[in-house]
Amino acid sequence: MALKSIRPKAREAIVDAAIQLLARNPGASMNEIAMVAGVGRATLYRHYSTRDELIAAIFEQSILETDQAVMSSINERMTAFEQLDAMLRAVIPLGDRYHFLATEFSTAEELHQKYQKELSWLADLVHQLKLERVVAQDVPTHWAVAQIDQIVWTAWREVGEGRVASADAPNLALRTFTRGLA
Amino acid sequence: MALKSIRPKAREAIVDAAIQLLARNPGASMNEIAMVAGVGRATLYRHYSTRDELIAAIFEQSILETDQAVMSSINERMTAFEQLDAMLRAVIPLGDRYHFLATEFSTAEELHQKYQKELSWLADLVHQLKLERVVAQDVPTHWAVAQIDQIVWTAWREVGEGRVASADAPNLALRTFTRGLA
DNA sequence: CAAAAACGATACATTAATGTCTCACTTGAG
DNA sequence: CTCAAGTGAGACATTAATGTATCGTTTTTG
Repeated sequence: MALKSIRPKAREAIVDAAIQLLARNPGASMNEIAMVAGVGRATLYRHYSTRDELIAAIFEQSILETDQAVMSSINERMTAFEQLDAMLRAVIPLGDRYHFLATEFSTAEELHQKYQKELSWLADLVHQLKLERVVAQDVPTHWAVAQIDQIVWTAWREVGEGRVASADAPNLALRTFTRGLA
Repeated sequence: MALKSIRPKAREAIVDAAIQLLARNPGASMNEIAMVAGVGRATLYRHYSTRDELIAAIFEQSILETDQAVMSSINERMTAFEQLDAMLRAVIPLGDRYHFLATEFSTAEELHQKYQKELSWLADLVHQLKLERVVAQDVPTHWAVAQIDQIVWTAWREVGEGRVASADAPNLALRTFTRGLA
C-alpha cells in the first residue's frame, strides 16, 4: 500500500479520534478510540496510560487550540463586536474541541482553573459588548455566555450534519446572537 | 419516623430520579438511580428489568409530559408567537425531561418516531412563526428548531443553578429567541 | 387479623471495560 | 546492515456495572 502513511505521530491521531468520539458520546471506550485512531489498543495505552490521562490531554489541547485560534484572529484595535465575529468564525470549525470545554468533563483542579480562565475571558467580552450596546445591559452575563456556548456548538453540529453551509454558519450564529431569529 | 412517606408509588420515584440523573450524566448507574430514588436496587429491577427498558420508559414519559404540558397551555385561537410564549413557559420547568428528547438516547425505532413527531410539531410552529414574521424567512427551519431546543435547556439549567429566577427565565428565553441579546 | 404483594438487603453469575504484560514484527537512525 | 525504538495483536487480571435469585420483613388488601 503506497498510500499507507509512514507512521505519523500516533499521539495526534489518538487525540483527534478521541475528541471526535467523546464530543458526541462521552462514554466511548478506549477500544473505539483506538480503532478510530487507526492504532492498536496497546499503543494507545503506551501514550496515555489511563483514560483520565487521555481526557486530561484532550482537555488541555482543546483549550490550547481554541485559545490559539481565537487569539490569532483578534487584536486590540477591534471593537468587542468585531472580536465576537472573529471569535465565532475561528471557533465554530473547532466545535468538537470547544464542546469539551463547555461540558465540564474532568474534575481535576488544574484543568478546571484553565477552563474558568476561558470562561472569564468570555465574560469580559460580554461585558464589553454591553458597553458597546451590542448586548443589552439587563441581560445576565452568565446567560449571554451560555448562549455563545450553545450557539457555537449548535452551529458546529448543523454544519456537520450538512444542514448549514460552513460559510454561512458564522453569519447565522452572529446574527442569532445579536438580533435573534427575527 | 412520622414523616416517612408511606410507600408512594415507587415507579414515579424511580422515573423521576432517573430523569434527573441521566439528564445530567448519561452514564449514571442503576445503583445511583436506585439510591436517589430512595429505593433498593432490587426493587428498581422489579419495575424495569433492564436498563434499556427504564430508559425507554423515561423517554416515553418525557414525551408524554412535555406534550401534555404544551397542549394544555395552548389553543387554536393563539397566534404562533403566543403559542411559542406559552410553550416556553410550560416546557422550561420540565427542562430535564425535555433534554431527553433533544439528546437522542435510545435508538429504538418506535421511540424515535414519537420523537420525530414532536420535532415536526416544532418545525410546524417555526413555519407559522415565519408567516407571522416573528422568524425571518431566510432562517433555516432546522436552525430555529435547534435554537429552541438549546434555549429551553439553557434556561432550565440556569434556573437550576440559581443564576436566573424561574419567573424571569421564560421571558429571557423568548426575548433571546426573537430579538437576540441586543 | 391473615394472606398476598411489594420491599430491602444481600449474594451471585455475567458481561464489558480498564489496565498490564509479552512477543513477534516493522520502521527509522546510525 | 544492524540495532533500538515503536507498534500490533492478543492473553490476562481487575474492576465495575448489569441482571438474577433468595430470604426475611413490611405494607397493603380483603
